[in-house]
Amino acid sequence: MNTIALLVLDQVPVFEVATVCEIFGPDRSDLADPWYQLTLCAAGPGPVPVGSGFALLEPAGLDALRTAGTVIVPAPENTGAVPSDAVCDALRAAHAGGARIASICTGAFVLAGAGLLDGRPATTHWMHAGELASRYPAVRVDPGVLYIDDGDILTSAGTSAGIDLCLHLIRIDHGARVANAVARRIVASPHRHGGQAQFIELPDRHQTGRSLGQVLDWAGAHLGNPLTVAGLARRAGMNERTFTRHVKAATGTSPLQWLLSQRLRRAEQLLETTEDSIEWIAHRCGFGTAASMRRHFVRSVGVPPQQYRATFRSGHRHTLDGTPLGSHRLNVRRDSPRPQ
DNA sequence: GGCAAAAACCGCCAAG
DNA sequence: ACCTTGGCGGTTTTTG
Repeated sequence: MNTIALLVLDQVPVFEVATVCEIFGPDRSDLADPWYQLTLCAAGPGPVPVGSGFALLEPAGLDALRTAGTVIVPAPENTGAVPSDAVCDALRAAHAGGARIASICTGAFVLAGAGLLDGRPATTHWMHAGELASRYPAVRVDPGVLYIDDGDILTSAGTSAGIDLCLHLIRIDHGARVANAVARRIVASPHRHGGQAQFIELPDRHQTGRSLGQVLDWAGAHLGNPLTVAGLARRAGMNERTFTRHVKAATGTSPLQWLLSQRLRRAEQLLETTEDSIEWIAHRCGFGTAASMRRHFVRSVGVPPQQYRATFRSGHRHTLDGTPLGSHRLNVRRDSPRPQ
C-alpha cells in the first residue's frame, strides 16, 4: 500500500514532479516505518524529456502503475493533449485494481481523459477549471478549493496545492503528527485543508479593528475560549454579516465551520501526541462536551476519537484489528463545502 | 437517535 | 455605474 507511482509525461513541469519527489522520495522512516516507495513511471523508455530542460533517464514502465498503492498524475504539458491509450488503460487498470489516484494541477485532465472523473467532484487549476468543465461535462468541477478527496480519486488545484494534497495523503496514512512533521521538514505550511479557497486574500483593515488574518490566528490560538461568530466579528471590527462574508471569501467556508475544522485538527493532534482524556481534549479544543466532539469527529474523520487515537498512537501503522491503515475510511473527509 | 432552544447561515435589499 | 456594508428574516445547523 505504501508504494507510490509518479506518472511522468513528456515535458511535465519540473515543479510538479519535484514536489512529489521531495515529499515522498527521501527515506523518512524515522517518521513512519515503512516510509513510501516512490517509483517514477513513463510510457516509453528513457530519457523522458521533462520541462525546463531536465530529463528522466531511467523511468519504470506503465505496469508499475498497476502495482502501486497510489498513483500521482502531475500536469501534462498542455491541457489540450489527449492522453494516450496506453496511459489511460494503465490508469484505469490501476484504479480498478484498488489504487488511489491523485492528480496535481491540470493532471485532472489526464484523469478525465481516462474517464476516471465521470460523475465525480474534482478540481484543477482555476485558470483551466472552465475548460475542464466544458470538455468533460460529466465531471463536477469545483474551481474554488485546494483539493478534493473523493476517496479513491483525489484532485488538486494549481501546483502548490499539490503539496497540500501530498501532505493530505500522508495525513490519511499516518496521521496529522507525521504530516505536520513532513511539512516542517520541507518548510511548508501544515495542513491547509482541501476546502480552503484557491485565492487567499486577507485585506488589512487599517481603520478600526484588526485584520481578518489576525483574528483568525487569534481564534486558532484560543480554541479553548468560548468563541462566537458575533464575538470574532467584533474583534475584527466588522459587522457580523460582513465578517461572515470575509471569512467565506478568505477560507472558503463559514466562520463556525472554519472553527470546527480547526478544533478537529487540534483534537487529532492532541489525541495522537498526548494521553489526555477525551473529555479534557474536547474542552481544550473548544467543544462544549465530549459528546459534541465525538459527533463532529465521526462525521468529519469517519471514526470516533478513541479509535482515531488507537489507530495513530505514535508510529503504529496498523489498526487494532490488524488491517492496514489505507483500507480504513479515514479519508472520507470531503473538505469541500458540503452539498446544499 | 430524537428534541427544543440557540446560534449560525445566507439571500435579499437599501444605503453609503 | 459599481462595489462594499449592514440590517432583516427565513432556513439550516449546532448544541446539550
